Amino acid sequence: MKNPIDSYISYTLAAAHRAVHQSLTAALKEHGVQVEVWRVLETLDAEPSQTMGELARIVLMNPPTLTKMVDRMVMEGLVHRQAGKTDQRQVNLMLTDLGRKRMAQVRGVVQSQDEAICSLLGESEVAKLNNILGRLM
Amino acid sequence: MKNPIDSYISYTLAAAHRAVHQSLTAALKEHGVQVEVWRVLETLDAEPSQTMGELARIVLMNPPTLTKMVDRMVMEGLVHRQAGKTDQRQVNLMLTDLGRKRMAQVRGVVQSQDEAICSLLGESEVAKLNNILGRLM
DNA sequence: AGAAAATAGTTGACTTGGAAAATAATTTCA
DNA sequence: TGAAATTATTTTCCAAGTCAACTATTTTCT
Repeated sequence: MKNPIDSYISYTLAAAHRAVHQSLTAALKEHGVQVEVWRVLETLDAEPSQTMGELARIVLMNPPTLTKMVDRMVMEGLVHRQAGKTDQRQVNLMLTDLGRKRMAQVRGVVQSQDEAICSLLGESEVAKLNNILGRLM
Repeated sequence: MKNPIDSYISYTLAAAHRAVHQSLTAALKEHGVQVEVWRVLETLDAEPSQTMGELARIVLMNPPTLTKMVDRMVMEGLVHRQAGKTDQRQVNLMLTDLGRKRMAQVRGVVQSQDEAICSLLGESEVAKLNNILGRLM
């Protein structure tokens, strides 16, 4: 810490994000799952039949990128598409049994990284961090 | 805020990072400069003759990605490479006059986004945020 | 010394990401 | 109603990223 750029919040944020993202990526790689894939699995498990647009917003991806990732997930048999019931333009995604199974296998990995961070920072710092980050959006 | 995944720190961090990164990208786009390009310019201005490896670490990029971005920057006339003096394997990067000029043009853009964030959060929150983020690496 | 290992950076083959255009369905409103 | 505007998603085409292999140079070690 002594370059000019690390006094900028955007940089500190990018650096912390990179560190956390890389460590999560590495942990999930052993199970052959990408971080964003996990987000989709987890989101769909909690609320099935999410549309592509809403999902893209939640999992922090641009729509075209999500479309392509979902193509891959369909090929792997993790999810399947279904035309929207009331609005035919929409596409609803649902987990397959394999998708649910994969999610269950991998959830623990994400949780333990999260717990590691929590115990590193401490309960109150985590709350503070969440509060501050929330205000940046 | 009510999906299962936004209780994870990795997710909140990614979301905040995305928001800040996108807004900075948009602001810099008007000047035809990528966020990472700006980081290189700023870093080299403060300490010239940085090596590729060290620069990659600082600007948060993988070495092959940096090599290609620097190729582009050389084509645009922003920087030039020079073989390392003591260690011939190393490559030292230096700003050209145009590179310095370009940096001066865009620095204000980055600073004003940073100031906007600072005034949004307040002095003490910014300090707290930097402190917490620093502990994640 | 000099062969083997390590290090810095780049290259190449391949995959992924992004902006803008295209497609298809739904709304709006004259 | 039905033409024009809007919305949801995908496609296309090109730019950028990644992993692994490669080159060149320097270190290590016996």
